[in-house]
Amino acid sequence: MTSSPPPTRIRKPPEERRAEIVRIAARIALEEGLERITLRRVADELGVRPGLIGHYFPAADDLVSESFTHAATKERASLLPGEEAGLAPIDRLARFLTRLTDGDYADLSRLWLNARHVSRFKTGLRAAVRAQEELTRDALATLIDEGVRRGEFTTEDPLGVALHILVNIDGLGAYTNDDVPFDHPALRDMTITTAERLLDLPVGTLRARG
Amino acid sequence: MTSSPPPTRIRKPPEERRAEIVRIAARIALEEGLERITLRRVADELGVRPGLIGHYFPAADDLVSESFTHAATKERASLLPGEEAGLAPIDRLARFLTRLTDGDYADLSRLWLNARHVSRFKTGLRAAVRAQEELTRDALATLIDEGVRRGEFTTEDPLGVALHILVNIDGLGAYTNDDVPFDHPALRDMTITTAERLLDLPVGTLRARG
DNA sequence: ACTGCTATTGGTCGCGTGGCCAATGGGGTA
DNA sequence: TACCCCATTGGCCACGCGACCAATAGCAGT
Repeated sequence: MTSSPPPTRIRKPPEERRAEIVRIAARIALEEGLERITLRRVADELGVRPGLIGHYFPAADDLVSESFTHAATKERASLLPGEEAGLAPIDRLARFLTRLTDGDYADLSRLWLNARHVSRFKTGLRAAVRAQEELTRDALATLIDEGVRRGEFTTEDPLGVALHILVNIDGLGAYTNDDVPFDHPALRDMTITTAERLLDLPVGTLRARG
Repeated sequence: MTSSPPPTRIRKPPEERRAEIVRIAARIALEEGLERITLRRVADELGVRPGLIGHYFPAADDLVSESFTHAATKERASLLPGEEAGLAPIDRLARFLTRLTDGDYADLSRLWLNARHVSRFKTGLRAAVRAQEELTRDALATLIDEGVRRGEFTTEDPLGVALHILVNIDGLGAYTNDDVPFDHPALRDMTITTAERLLDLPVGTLRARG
């Protein structure tokens, strides 16, 4: 029998508390799914009472949307950094694709699958997904366009290539919940080889630079 | 005020009733999503009491899995018929891809997206999804292999081509819940042009035969 | 016509959810 | 030091869910 902790009441500035809530909720979304974001659950993890979460998010769905946006934004910044990284487009693309292929981004794929399905029922989340798709699409298209201007890539339709790559990524991501993933060489490097073909790069270039 | 209908109790042979339940549940899954399959909901549509559904499906999750299997099987039979259709492999492939691209198969894409996400939480559904994936994969690979043997297609890796096509289909399917679908020529015919390229078919062949 | 099996009913239970609201008290401000 | 705003609490409500069970009645076989 543990003694109940003293009901210390900690009062925080609203923006700080709000950010804290979103951060926790985003973690839950990534690890366990958007449907696990619950007033009570978030409150428990934060050591506050459920009512407080409701105070900051009178509509629980808004917390879900915002959490998704938060998680997706953070992960995108990590996977697909802008020019500030000081890397050439071809290297940024290589990093992006190899990390996505090899690295442990199963949680991220799961989150996108999750959000894309749940957005069927929640209009707010639907808008958030749409916004994140747009940002990712634009970032990738811009990266490719930049590479073309530098002479690293060759294509007449940077946006088309970006879309093609993203379809491959999302298609492979659809299988992340399989307990025994189907293995085949064609699947393993699909996004990388697709990118190399569409950008007129010698086979192996991207993996070598990743 | 409508008078309550006479409580006529209709007793049906178990297999018939069971089939009826699965059929209704599959329709709900296709139209509104797997999470809308509820003992009460199915009972309402069938004009029976919720307890009866529980009688046939002591674990509600089993009804969900079975409904998915039912819906997926039916749709596959329609989209990807076997040799009994009397069509050449190239024509069967053309029909499959054009129908999937143009036709109204949004419900089916949504169902797969739905099932792939929900299978994260339900082991029974996960197994069902896996089984259906395997059936579809094998059907498509067999179709391609047959086409290769007849000289209609050219590839050294029929299964790899099937996987590639399926990744494209599933990737595009991930966007079915977007309210304003992003439009771009690269997306429009992606599966068809991919198939033509991988099978060494002249551009336009498949669409012409669809 | 009777009987037995079981499909079907009707009701109850506990759980987790989001939403709502009056009371409380922390902490910056006058 | 006293005050007051509002972040925070505690408690409640209605809802929809799956599970469970004893009672009822359709219908096939005798």
